[in-house]
Amino acid sequence: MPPKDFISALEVAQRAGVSRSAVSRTFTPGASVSAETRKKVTDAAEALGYHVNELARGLMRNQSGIVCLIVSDVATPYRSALLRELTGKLQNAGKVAMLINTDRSDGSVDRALSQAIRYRADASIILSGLPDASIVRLCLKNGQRLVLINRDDDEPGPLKINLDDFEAGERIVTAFARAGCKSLAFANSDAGTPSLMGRERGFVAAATRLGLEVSVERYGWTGYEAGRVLAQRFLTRPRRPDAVFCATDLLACGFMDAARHQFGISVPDQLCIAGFDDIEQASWLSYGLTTFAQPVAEIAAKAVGWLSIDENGNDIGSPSVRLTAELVWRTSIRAG
Amino acid sequence: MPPKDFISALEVAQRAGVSRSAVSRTFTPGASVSAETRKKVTDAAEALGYHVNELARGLMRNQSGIVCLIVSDVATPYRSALLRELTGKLQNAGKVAMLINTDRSDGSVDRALSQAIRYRADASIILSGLPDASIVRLCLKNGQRLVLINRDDDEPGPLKINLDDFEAGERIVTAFARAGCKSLAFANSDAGTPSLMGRERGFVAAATRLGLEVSVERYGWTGYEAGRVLAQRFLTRPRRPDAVFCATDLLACGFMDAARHQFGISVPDQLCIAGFDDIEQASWLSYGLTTFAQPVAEIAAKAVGWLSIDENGNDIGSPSVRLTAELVWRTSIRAG
DNA sequence: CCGCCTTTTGCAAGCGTGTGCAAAGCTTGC
DNA sequence: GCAAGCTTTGCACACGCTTGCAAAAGGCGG
Repeated sequence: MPPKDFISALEVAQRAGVSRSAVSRTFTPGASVSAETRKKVTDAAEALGYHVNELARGLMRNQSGIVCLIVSDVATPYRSALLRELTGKLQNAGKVAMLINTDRSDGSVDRALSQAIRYRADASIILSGLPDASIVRLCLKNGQRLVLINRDDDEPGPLKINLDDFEAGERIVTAFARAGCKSLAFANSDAGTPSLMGRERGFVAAATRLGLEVSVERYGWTGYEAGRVLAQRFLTRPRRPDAVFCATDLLACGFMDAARHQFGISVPDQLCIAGFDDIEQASWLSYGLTTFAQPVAEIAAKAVGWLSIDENGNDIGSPSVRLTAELVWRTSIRAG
Repeated sequence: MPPKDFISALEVAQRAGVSRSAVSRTFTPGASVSAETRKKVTDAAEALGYHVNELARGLMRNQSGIVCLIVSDVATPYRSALLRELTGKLQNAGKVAMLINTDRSDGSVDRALSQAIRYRADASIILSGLPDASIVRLCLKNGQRLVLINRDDDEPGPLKINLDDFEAGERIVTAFARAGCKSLAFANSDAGTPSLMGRERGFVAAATRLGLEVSVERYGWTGYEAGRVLAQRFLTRPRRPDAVFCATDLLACGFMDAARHQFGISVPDQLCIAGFDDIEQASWLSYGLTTFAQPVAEIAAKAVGWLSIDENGNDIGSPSVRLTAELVWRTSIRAG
């Protein structure tokens, strides 16, 4: 198969009987073409099956319309939901999403960003991990926008989108207290990301402020299996907690399943559980998990919106957006 | 922010004191450069923060290293798992994934493919929907590889990866029969894709062959909510089925939850349930769903492998791969 | 009909890279 | 020491597109 068969603007121009620039202008929004030539061109293009070569266009303009999404654990419910929102909104904004998977190894994010540079991406949106400061500066120097979602970093330049994790941790304590819970637990992963730690700190702070017993366990990554292990740890203690806040819905599902099916504990009668993320499974009948909803649509809107503003503009500073996670009440916490 | 700051090969060449071609060759695998010049070049590149412009490279070679993944409902467990495998394997193969979201509207896939052409993608992998024959031909004519996963199409050219859906439908009938079930049900969505219909046909065929009562319902898309609705339909009948095969794990989860929590039916004692996909939730304690596993890793391997073979080769025909979905036994079907 | 202004058109110069070709440098065998 | 062979290097062109610039065309009032 000879990859020479692509139709170029020149061929369209010849068939349409116009100059090559006319073809170019026809496909460039805002360029000056008469209705008549435009029609001739589009007809010829249609007939020949012409498609603008974005590579060449990007080469000229020095930006490609590509936005890189840098993410690990794509198959996770929360991540994939965010991905859905981001890709959708990017498409609406006329951008195209390049998906780069990272693992937890060092330099993984840096390699992803370097790929973003090679493809002259307009922007990169980082959902997991944290890049090295030097490559961040390189991106910014080349006019590449950067968005960090749920990861804190002091490096100025990127847009930082975060939630009120600390306050959420505080709020769920009052919910537990109102349900009459006395012995609180926080089930965390030991990933140690700022958002997870923020929830933990807020939770512990509010609990001690109210004089409630509180203890913390951290284990593994934020998945279902880790939730089961954490349940094992908490529920085999001599004195069991009667309320547990899981840093993540996946942890909460694992925790709840272990509590019910391995320990025969009834939720919420003997144990109240709350999670964070509001993944789809949280609303399934088997769980009915009371949880904080990640405002994924809003996050995506902020991220994509920020890519469009001030397109040819000056330094716009280092903005930072803070969204609030609303508590969604279901049935895993007793009524007050 | 002036987007003019990108370092070009020329600048690297000047700093390294070599010709620009030397720089080019240094970053082109298999080109002839002495170790000495290579070192000079890489040092200079490192110091300057040079990154090859893949746009320009793609323009020359007329292929970009980009592979488009065309998919709807990314946030669905099975889809996102497949996506994880595909992106991972693509990266290992030195390709880069471009994610294009489609909706169910007409022409959505065609628009995606046209974008693939504009970016001179090496290949497109289609996970949902079916493209128009004319644009398929256009892709193929331009040397763009095409992979169709779980969608049947007679158009020659693309690689088609399918499962033994029909046989799976048959096999689960024998499992139900061995469990002593007499009245069989198939819960399908009315999406009507070939894979879903294949499972249905196999199921019905085997059931009637064994002289077992069998009935089919179709509703909505293949999601959790549809499963609940289908349960409603089947379980309010005067004569309830004692075994149901759901076309999808999500349907099965919804079905099982409704059966247990709304109808107080015990699974598997009063009702055996099986699903298809083996999403992560199928293994969760609350479900323990017996189901057919989509061989996602194998699917991705076949798809990506096919992109690499015969890179500069001739017409390779219209190959087709058929994989088998293994039945994963859990606890939603009674022991034989 | 002419001068003036606005819109449209064509020309040509790039954008950053890969690569064929020929010259130059180096190695090897006799 | 020299011819023959191989490796390395530089030159220059091509890839398909955008866009500034100037020429051409069209509109309009006097």
